[in-house]
Amino acid sequence: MRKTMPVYNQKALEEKWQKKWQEMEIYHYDFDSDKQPYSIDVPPRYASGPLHAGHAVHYTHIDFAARYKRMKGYNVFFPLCFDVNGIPIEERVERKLNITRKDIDRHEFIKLCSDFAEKNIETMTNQFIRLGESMDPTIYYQTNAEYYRRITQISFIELYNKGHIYKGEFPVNWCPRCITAMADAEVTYTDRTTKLNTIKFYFKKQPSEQIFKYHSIGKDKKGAYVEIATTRPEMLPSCQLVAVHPTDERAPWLVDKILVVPLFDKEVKIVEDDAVDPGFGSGIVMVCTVGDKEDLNWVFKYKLPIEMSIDEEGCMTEICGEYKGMKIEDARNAVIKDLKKNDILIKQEPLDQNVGVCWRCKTPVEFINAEQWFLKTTDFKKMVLEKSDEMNWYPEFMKIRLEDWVNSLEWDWVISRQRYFATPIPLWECEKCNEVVLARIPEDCHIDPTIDKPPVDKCPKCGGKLIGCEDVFDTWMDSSISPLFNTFWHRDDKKFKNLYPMSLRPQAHDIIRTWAFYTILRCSLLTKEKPFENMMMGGFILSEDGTPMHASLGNVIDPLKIINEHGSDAFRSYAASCALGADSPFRTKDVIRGTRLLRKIWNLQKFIGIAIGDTKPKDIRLKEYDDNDDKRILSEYSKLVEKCTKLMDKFEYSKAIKEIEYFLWYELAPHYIELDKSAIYKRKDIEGRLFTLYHVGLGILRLFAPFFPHITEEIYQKQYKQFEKDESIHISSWPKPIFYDKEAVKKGLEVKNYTDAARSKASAKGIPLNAFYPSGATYSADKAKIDKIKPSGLKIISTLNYPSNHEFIYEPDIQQKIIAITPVYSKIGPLFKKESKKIIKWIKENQDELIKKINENGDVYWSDIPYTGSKKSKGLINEGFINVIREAAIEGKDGIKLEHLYDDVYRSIDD
RNA sequence: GGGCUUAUGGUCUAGUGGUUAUGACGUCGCCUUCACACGGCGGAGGUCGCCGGUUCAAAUCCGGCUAAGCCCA
Repeated sequence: MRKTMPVYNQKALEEKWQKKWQEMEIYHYDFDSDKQPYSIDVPPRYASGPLHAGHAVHYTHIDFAARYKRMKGYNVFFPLCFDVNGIPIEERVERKLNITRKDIDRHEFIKLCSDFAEKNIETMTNQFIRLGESMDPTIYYQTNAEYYRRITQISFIELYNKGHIYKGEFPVNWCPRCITAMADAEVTYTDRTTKLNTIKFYFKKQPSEQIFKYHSIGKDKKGAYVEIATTRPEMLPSCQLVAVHPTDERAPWLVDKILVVPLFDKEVKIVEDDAVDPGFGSGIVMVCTVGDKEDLNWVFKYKLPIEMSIDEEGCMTEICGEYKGMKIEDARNAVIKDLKKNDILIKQEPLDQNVGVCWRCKTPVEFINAEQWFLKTTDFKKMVLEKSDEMNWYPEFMKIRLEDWVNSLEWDWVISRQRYFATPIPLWECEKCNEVVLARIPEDCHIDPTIDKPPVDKCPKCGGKLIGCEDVFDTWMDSSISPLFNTFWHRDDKKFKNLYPMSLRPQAHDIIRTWAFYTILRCSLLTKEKPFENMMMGGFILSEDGTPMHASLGNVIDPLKIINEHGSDAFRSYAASCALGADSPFRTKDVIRGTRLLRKIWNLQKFIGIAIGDTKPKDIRLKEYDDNDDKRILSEYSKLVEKCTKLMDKFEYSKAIKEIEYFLWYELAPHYIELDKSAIYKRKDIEGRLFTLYHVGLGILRLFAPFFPHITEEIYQKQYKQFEKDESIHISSWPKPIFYDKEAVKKGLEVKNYTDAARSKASAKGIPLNAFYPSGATYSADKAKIDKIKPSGLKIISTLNYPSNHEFIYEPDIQQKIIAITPVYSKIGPLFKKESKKIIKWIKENQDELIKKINENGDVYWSDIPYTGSKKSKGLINEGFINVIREAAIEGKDGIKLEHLYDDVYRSIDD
């Protein structure tokens, strides 16, 4: 027998393998291989900060998929990649240095952002390694690199040439802090409490006296007025209209009357509109250009002039008179002060409202009328829905979220941003006639029109001067072509055909409306084909207290801290327990449970290693082999492999690992190994056993490999590799079922039930399990049971520590007393429907009579039971309508000393 | 306000129509067993969120309500 494996040290073996795998280069995508590719469109991790435990779980799930597919024989394309454009990084840099981007030179600022991102990339690359992720650094990309940005630019130019891009003047969502336009998808909503101000709007002409009987209409020494409630009094200068609901009792008196906007002396008309909420405020609203989305709808409906009271930097404009130049908040306070001073403010009440804010800096979003570049989206709703239908969604219900989003779209996508750290928009415009000159494909891309010269000297139309576009792209313009970048679109046709559409898009469900939607839209427009075969939607990882993990909430968990303490494989065990698409709270105790599972794997494999020794067990002919316990465990193992493979194919990792774990901990370890132990130690008749141990041992190690790459590699290398050809377990093949014998499973189950029952009985009596148990024989009146366990007799004797002459005896004379008759609901129910209740009740209440009849005749019939009509039967026991519960009776058998009465040890056999 | 998801012992969780509801963590009791005491055996602990419906039969299907999460308005 050879030496055992060294002392278990998870931390040391993880470090060792993380280093070795990089040297071994086993995770590389092989461009020359004939194997079928499995390409994963990995979410390029955003480089604004290190990974938290939530990200770590997502990437670990993707790694499960990659490792599983690798073992299934695919050429796995699993790039290491980062997303490095956009506002969030700019915002972090601005905050860190306490500057705004306008304070320093444009290109100097870009450099600062780039340096900041590079540091995070370094940190995260190390985090990925420590997590045991098998990403391939040879197909690395980052979205701010020229090689990537040129694909972004090419894709834009192609869409432009197809006529899908236009420049338009349109009120857009605008963040006054970031000083940029943003798409609807970038606006998030937050609850806050603000003040609802009720203000007097005086009538221009004195109205009829009758009007004063209505609420919210009054008069004072300055004249008659209506009360209007608003949260944004600073918007008064852009007030265009006042509206009242058509069914409002005041409407007939108010419509078409003219009001004077307080402080600004502007005249506005009253209209009726059913979008007014009669229950809000006074039921009379002012419409401004543009305070919120509802205002915007009115702008279009009534063709209102777009007079903006707020400028791009969040300051009041010309039309605001003395408030001009003030910040929004300051202007609001000043206006309120002046309203109070003039006795125009009636009251102020607190109001809970839900405001749209910039998703990154949380500044309330304004609407700004500006020239922007748009990509048509509303024209392609149907196409996106069709493409989404062509893909498999896991879980399926996530598709509904995309569909709801697409169906609710009303605006095209604003793709231009007034920022610096992003991909430049590759075009020039004529100063005079606005003619657009695009960069040429491919020779100009990548270009920066703020630095580089246009392909022609002057405007081809009017000869005017060409000005480089200073706007840049929305970050999603970069990330939504990741499938095109990954598959060598516009660079290598052969590779593109081989890799596109990609096999898998894994992502989190919160960015379905952005990343998933934009990617499907753009890739489909450019290639006419869907970008992926499969969508795998991850859920959220919540903090231990159940709140979602967000840097801004300060509840993030550092995965490296967990790994340093418990190990990467243990962390991955937690990740595996998270069901796909479900929001799961992070629990340290689940990680600790993982460490226990790993130790169990280690110890069990150590035992197998000792048993096997230095020679590979010989193959046996299973069909002729007669050891039932070996055949059973091989059958159970084969069943496990089949089940797991199906679950892994559906990305159901939490279910798969549960199955493997159960098999290891509750079938293999306590039962099969315990039965075999003494034979192994005695090295007697062990060929079949070693064969079984070897195949099942290596097999479950492979099943565990995608989940626990480190410990499985260590064990593989230490005790299996000498007999196997594969250099690493991670490039060995996923197990296949090897044997199945239904009879063996049945018999084996009987043995398991017998030993389990005997062991728990001994334990209940306080007898240690290794103590001698002086039982002379096991008796049963059930021949079938004895026949099933007798072949395993020797193993049972040794594992339960019986005397070596313990016998298993069929004893028909043991008196078996029927103690109960139980109805089988699933049989009686469908047959008798409404009568079932009465019949079942009768069976329960007339046990003695039924038992008596069964003792006399061996069975009972429907004719013995009331309410059953004229149903015929061949016996209710015979046909399974009732079950008979028996108990062995000792009384009648004085002559035999019954040390182990089987039917007492284990009673309910479920065949 | 709308869409999607979820609600199961103290905590987390399995369970797509069949009556004794799964497992883990915790807790209590027993057992040092030659791979593993970071192990094993056992106990206690649940009106399966609430109300109604369908059905012979509902944790499970349907409707309503409540609460939470995500996304949107």
